[in-house]
Amino acid sequence: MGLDQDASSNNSGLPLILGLALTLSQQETITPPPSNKITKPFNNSSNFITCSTSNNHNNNLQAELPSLTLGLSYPKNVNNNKVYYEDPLDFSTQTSPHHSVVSSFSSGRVKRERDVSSEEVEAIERVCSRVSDEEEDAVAARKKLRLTKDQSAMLEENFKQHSTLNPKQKQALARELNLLPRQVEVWFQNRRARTKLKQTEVDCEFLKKCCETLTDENRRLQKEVQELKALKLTQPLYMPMPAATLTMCPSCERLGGVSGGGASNKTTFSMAPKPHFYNPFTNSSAAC
DNA sequence: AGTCTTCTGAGCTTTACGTCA
DNA sequence: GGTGACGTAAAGCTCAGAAGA
Repeated sequence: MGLDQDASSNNSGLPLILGLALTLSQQETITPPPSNKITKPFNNSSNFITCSTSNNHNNNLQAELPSLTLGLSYPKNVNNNKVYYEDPLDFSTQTSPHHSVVSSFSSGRVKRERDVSSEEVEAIERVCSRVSDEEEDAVAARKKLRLTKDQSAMLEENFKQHSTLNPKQKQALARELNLLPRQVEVWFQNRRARTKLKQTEVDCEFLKKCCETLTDENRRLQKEVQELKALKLTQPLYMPMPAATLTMCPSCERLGGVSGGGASNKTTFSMAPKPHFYNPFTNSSAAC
């Protein structure tokens, strides 16, 4: 079996021209994808996140504290017992100044929030601690969207056909799934990213195996070289041999055929007619 | 019931590319 | 034709809620 065939038969679909001859160690060559580390924001108080600045949609808490207000979110789209909002990035659609509350729940704001000094945080918490029961309704409406099985299946089906969507397809799919185009878009973005991540992990495992196999093979070949050297010392290399000497692979010690009677009587030891490239996935000898 | 891990929806930033003045 | 500004899409990174172990 050829090298390329082996490569194409692996799950990663990578050709075997993967630089397998590199001598770097696994630790050096293969770095696993970054772990999905979870770092909690400095303040995960639900009261805190119900706060919003009155005039800053980015929830930039560097805004003057006195301008802080409490706000309710205004769901604009409800289906499947879940509450959706208009594209939070599209502030032109927001008629209520309090609508920014929705996006203030998002993690993306945390990065900026972390920059806020501790004094500001305390001040914010003091304000937010006065959140009334009304806000609890808003909190309840903050449930994370979970796509239904049907929606997921449909998205998967579409993703199989094409991993990217043009605006028309996005609109159509969103309409069909009763989702926002933005949600469809995000799903595809995440799907692409995670597919790639998974593929990277598969490739990583594949390369690890290659490395192990090559290390073993290298060890074996070096041993073979030692044996051949020892053989050379005990037997002169060009010693005349009988014409009917059997050819034997020094590695696997299999008989390669009878010379003399056939076509190959030029040498006493037959070698592979073509240059040999080692394939770590065929367990054959380097000389076979 | 509390903890940990995994999955996943979503936001933000960066990068690449096309268009236009 | 070269160039800078601008818009857009995708990739990449990250966070955090939900669910299951």
